[in-house]
Amino acid sequence: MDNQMKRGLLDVCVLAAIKDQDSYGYQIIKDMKPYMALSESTLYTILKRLEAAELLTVRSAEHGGRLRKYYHITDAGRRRLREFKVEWREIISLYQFITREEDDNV
Amino acid sequence: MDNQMKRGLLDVCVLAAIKDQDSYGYQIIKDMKPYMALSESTLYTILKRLEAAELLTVRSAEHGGRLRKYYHITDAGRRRLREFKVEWREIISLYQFITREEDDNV
DNA sequence: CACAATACTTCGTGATACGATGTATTACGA
DNA sequence: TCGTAATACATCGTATCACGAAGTATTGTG
Repeated sequence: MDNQMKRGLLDVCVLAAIKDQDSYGYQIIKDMKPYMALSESTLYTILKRLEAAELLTVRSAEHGGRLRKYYHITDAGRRRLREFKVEWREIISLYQFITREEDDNV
Repeated sequence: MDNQMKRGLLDVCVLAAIKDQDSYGYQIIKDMKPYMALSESTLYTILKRLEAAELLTVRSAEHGGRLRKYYHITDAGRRRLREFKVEWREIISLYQFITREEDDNV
């Protein structure tokens, strides 16, 4: 997918990836892979941004001797996902503007 | 609309705005306003980018003593619009990932 | 012991949207 | 006629951001 196209979707995507159960970096990347590839550096940037915006919380836990950071969506995070559905309507109207056919096939 | 969300759509939007007839900066902004607000500085940046990518050509013309730059979509520009429709499918699948309901309402 | 996979982190860079500001002309009301 | 808004394009600086590169550390696995 186009680099720019991803921008607005990335944050909500990550929120969506943890909305049903807490998850950690590596797992999130795996889960999102079929829909959108993203690098580790990108993901951790996003996670920090979402944490700063209080859309998720972090909890460190040991798993097999290795440290893992589990990310948990907050109420504000869920609200953000609902807001996205509203924004989506604007995107759709924009899509229709872009793909409208007038004298395209004349 | 969310700033980030617009990113990927902006370029194709501008192409879509001139696809049926040549247009100029001020007019493009007016045409797009109902769908997406964008500032002049943003538009001219985009127009230059699209010109560099040869997705449109520019032609200067005088209109009422004032200089106007008319932008004309190229074949490559139309191709870009068609490509967008394909990319859109990926966006839709991403949208479905984001808004999927699992144990959301439990 | 070497090497891949897991897991997280930091740094630097290039792309980009946009506000602010500037220039120049036309149109129009006071 | 004077000022102001609208039209039209341009430039600069800034903040945001995705990402590649590289690094640290641990757990398997051959």
